[in-house]
Amino acid sequence: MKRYEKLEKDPVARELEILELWQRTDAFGESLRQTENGPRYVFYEGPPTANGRPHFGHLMPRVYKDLFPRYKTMQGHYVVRKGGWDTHGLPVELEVEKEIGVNSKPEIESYGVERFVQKCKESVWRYKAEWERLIRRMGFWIDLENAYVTYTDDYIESVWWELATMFERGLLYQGHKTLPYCPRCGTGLSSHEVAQGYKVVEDPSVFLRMPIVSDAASVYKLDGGVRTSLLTWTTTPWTLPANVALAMAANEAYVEVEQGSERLVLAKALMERALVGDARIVREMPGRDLLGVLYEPPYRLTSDAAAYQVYSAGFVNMDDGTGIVHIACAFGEDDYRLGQEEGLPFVQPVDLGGRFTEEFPLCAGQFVKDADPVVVADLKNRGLLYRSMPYEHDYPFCWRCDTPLLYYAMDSWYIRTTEFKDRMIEENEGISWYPSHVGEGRLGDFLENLKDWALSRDRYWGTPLNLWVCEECGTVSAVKSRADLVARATDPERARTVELHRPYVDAITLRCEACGGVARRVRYVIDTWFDSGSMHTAQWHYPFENEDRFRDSFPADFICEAMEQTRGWFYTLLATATILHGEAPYRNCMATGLGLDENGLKMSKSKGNVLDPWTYIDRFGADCIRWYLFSSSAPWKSKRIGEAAVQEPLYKFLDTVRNTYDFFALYATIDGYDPDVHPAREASFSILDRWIRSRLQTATRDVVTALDAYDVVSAAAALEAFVDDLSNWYVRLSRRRFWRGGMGEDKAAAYGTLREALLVLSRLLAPFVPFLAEAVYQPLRAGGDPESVHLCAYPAVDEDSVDSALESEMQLARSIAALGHQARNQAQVKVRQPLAHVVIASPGDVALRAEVQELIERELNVRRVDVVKDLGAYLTEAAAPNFRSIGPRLGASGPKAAAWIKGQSASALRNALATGSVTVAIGGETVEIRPEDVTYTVSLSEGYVQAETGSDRLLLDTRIDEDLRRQGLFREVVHRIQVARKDAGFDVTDRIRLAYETDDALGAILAQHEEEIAAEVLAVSVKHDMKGKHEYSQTIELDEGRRVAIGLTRMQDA
RNA sequence: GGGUCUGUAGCUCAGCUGGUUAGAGCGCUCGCCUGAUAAGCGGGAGGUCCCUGGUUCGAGUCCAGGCAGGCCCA
Repeated sequence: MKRYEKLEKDPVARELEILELWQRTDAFGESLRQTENGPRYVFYEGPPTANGRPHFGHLMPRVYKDLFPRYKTMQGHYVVRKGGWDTHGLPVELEVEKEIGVNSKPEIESYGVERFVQKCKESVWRYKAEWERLIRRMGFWIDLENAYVTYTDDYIESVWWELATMFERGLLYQGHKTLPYCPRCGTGLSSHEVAQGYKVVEDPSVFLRMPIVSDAASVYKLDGGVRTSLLTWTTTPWTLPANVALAMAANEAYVEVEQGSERLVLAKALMERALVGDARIVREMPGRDLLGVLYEPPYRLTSDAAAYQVYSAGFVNMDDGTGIVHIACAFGEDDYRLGQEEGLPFVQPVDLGGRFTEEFPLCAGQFVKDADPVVVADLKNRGLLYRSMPYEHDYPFCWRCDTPLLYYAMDSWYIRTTEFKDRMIEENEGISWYPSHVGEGRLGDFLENLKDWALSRDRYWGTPLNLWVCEECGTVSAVKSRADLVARATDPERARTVELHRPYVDAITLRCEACGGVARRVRYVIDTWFDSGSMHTAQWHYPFENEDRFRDSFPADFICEAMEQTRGWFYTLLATATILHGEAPYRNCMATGLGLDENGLKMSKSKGNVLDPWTYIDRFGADCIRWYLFSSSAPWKSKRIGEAAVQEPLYKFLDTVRNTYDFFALYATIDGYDPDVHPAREASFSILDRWIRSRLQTATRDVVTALDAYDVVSAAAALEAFVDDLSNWYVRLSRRRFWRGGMGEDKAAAYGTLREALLVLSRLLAPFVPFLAEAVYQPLRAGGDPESVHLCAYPAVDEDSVDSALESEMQLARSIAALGHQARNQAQVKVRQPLAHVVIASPGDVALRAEVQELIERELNVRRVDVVKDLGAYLTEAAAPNFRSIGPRLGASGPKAAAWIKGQSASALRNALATGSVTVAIGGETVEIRPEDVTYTVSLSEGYVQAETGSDRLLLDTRIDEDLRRQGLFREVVHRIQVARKDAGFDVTDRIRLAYETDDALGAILAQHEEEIAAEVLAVSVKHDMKGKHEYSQTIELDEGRRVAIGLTRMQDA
């Protein structure tokens, strides 16, 4: 005989068992093997860095990254899920710096680059085990054994191939990148680091004169023979020696003002704030008129003809200063770009230590910030200083050593991504984004303002930039593979085995193909984002091997990561693929929101509010967290991670599924139910069976439709609705079918239906909550079924089995039941008390078939249900006099008329007055009754109460006659005995001996129903006195002071 | 400063192309039901739908301008 065990109640224990099952049977591996010949569905793993501990936020994209591959696998697709690890980059270096106690490049050099790099390599695996444990425990099926690792020589070789390809196509070039630079540490800082170190400081703010020396090339002409200067402004006086130009806004209004013996030019909008004392406006002109004006700079460090004149620039604003911006290409990003566009000279009188060089003798050797007062004093002496004052603003400092950062134009290699801007925009339009605004807005906007990609980093731990420069002739060439390196190396043997990292690869020199000289590698490594952005190609070590695998898995059908990857991984994948393969590397891209703490703040290390995922996994289980994330709100919405919220799905949804199964298991075991021995016959399906079978189809349709549109919340909502229907309607109303003895046709139909519903449900749930789905599936599966629910086919809708008429009838029945309970509640009549009659008025054309009406009768415990279009028959309309109208007109006759109106039947009177007034004789008087003299009130017929919602109304007949009263009493007693059984701790199936004693009247009623009572409470014998011993006894108090003493004794097992 | 999202009950969120009295879940409270359930059902309390204008017969919904918060980028 088949036994169905109840499921383990503790979700954590249950999930651990399932994990073991999967491991034992290699379920994941099997799911791949069995789909190997199916159509591909390509997924790319965005690689995490394992040098940090995983936190709750990391789970958010991962649940979707698991859901869709599982779903597609069950639909027969072959979904390769190669894991990946991102391993290079500055964050890793910083961790190691902290560990070994250094914090600058010179210190790293003296520590030894080789030792340092080895430390980095170890560091990236620090939390690998943690990550793997988490991924496995959450039921995320991904191939970690064959994960790609960005630091391997194979991966680097593929990246080299990409870079060399770009180089050969002329897409790599050398330029300057302006970045916040720490002169003490000798390194540029990432924006993330800069953000940590802003402080409010006071700097000198100076306004100074740049005398105009020539108007030959401009529309503007000098006038009056007075000294005329352009007024400019800066908060970094030390950059003035590097001045090479001034920039103005072409379309803004500028004025020339006279003040004392001189004239000054500045923006009209800033006049008030910039000038001191009275000034007379001489003339006004747009900025464009001044373009080409030559001026005398404070320090003339170049003789370049392009220098020291006025240019137009879009970044000039009217917020502060004078609207005339001092340009030093070496010390500002905008400045540098303008310099590139206009061909300005690059004046750089400051060394990498932040000290002035001999190029600027006044301050040579001095740290730039210390030079500020020297420069200001010098300008003052020479009469160039118009005004100087302290200025408070935010300025970045090095977060490590507190040195003020300098914006410094550093040598850098770039990828000419701007050349592919239009292609990328076009490709982006072909990608389906979830949500759409990430693609259209966030990334779209970024692409519109695309800049070239600054690729190189002057660091140690990263993919080395594969460019070698000849020491003799300066020829630059790119190495495109290990073989290429060996072929061109001066020491081929060494090149064959050298690790492709600094410092090892730096030692490899090449023979210059142009001149035969010695070529050395540039010192840079590349931006780590290029590593991960290359995974579409490098994960397969393409083009050196796996050509077929690469072709089969490009582009991806689906990727998903956190929102902040938009300009990170989402962009770098798009950029590299568009350049190299001419196509976007993914078709559907989902961005997830942030994990917030209970106060709605972003989780971050610095705030100390990061949540360890294990705190919830170990209490509520993986499925609970998964379902919480799927069902609570759209993927891209930020989620507050609070205990109550995360826990909710456990009892609300998952336990409902478990209990529905447990219900089945309880009775199926009692009855020895076996689907093979007790097949369900379609002809025996009850209305409930047919209904839930139809719901199974519509739920499947809803889930599949939603998932195909990547709409996870709707899919989850459809499943929740189905589980509610199954548990709280199908099972609830079907309970009596399972209680009956034996195994009749109807019972077999009920078992068959419930079993099938649970099996289909387990498959529907499998991608969402893989553990619970498996737990439900395992005990139910038949001999020929797959070993795991995850090896089953995902349900497909069978439209022919949908009975929408029945579904909407049942919908109505459920709302009628709700109304009925409401009416009973209002009338204070318990459901246990049978009532005679309920009337429903529904404007819809839904006619309830007899079987559905029966369900309602049972649910509401009424003898008869009537569905009518019009409730008229149950309403009493009464006519009432309207004294406002009668009083003034009839005076003393009023009361008589009123009495007469009250005496009339409302409908007769309404008919009589339909065409106008009537004249009647009342006690010898003739009185005119007008329509407005009568008001009509509608009231329910005696004994009825009403409940309504929206368009439906329900009337409940609350009159209880003697027969109903007896029925109610009997049911009450049965109920009390059942409660007593439970209190006594008896098992559901225990047979008992029942004894009771009560007054004569009640005794007579009970005697009448004795057989029913015995059947209901599983009594094999009934005694009418309390003599003898009872295992459990109690006195029941009923209404009106009636009492029944009962005694229960269990029968020994036969 | 630019882009973008969000603002609805104590909390978490629904409210489709504008259409009666703004909903659900959790929590609170009163009652019911219970031979599966940590469940279910019903009643109640709880809302200036962030603010201000505008369009419209009608605005939580559309438009404009603010305010607040978040994120990405400067």
